[in-house]
Amino acid sequence: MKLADLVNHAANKQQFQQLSDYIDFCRQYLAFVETGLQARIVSQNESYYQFFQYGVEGQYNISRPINTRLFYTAESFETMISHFTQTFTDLKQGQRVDDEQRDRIIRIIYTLQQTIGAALDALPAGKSNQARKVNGDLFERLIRLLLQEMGADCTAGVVQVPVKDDAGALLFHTSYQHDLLIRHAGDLKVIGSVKTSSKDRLDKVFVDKFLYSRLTGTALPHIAIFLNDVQRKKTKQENSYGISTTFLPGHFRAYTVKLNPLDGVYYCDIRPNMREDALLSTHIRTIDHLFLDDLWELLNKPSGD
DNA sequence: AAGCTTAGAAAAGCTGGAGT
DNA sequence: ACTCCAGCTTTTCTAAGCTT
Repeated sequence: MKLADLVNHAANKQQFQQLSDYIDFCRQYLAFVETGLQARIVSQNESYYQFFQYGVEGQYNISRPINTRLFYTAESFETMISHFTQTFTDLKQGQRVDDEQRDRIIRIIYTLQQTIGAALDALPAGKSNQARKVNGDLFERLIRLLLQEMGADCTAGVVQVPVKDDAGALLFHTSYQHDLLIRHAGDLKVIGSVKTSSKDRLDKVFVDKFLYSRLTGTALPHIAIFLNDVQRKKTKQENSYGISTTFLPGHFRAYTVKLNPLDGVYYCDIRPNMREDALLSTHIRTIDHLFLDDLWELLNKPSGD
């Protein structure tokens, strides 16, 4: 497929309805990358990140940073994707999975999403915000599809939260739109936020949880799912690029300690400080933990306390 | 102590969708 | 049709840290 076709495909959300749509597109894009790039630019500060540079048909645009430790090549994607679907089947049957399978879950999700993001980076300059919007929406959808694949009842939508006075009388409802609502046996069990990067929007997840419990008098698990936390940054020299992060560790610690800890924060491309820092590492983990360890626990928590 | 580099935080910037 | 909220990357500003 030519670059223009890939870009048009990625920009059209209708094209991504089921998991197989994501897989098909990923396959096409990876095939293109094999031979179709103008250059691969190595990040100056963390060299396992690369930026893809498109040729003239992509206005010589430079993509978002791609973590080469996570991003599959066309060849490895083919073998891994079949293992991946098998892993999901195993999971549903309650079988244990090993570290290799965990690693694969992280890398497949990363590759599926970053092929879309990188393709959208070939859009002409004036449409970069369209790329951001579409990329974010498609990531939300991908995560929901994967959770549904696991058998979870999840949707995006609006939650009506009752606001009561001190005596407990209903004053009014206020509505919140959430990326991810997971139900179990008809009851809402988890509210989730799904974003490609945390930026300053992580604060809102803490506040959402705080307000929810304040308004309803009940605790409902709130989780956050992120693809990565890196962005391109310009360096002093022309045509030289590095990466920088958007995660605010100070805010995270403060909200965790003084407001309320979240019930799960998951990354595909986790940052070193999230593994090393004592406080961060107890709250932030890679995304395989959501599917393999935490999902059923969250769903089976008794609600209302 | 001045000068440079890096990390951290805030602001900018525009699109798309839901609701009224 | 218009407003508001949500989407998210790049740019810009500020603080901290390191070197000579």
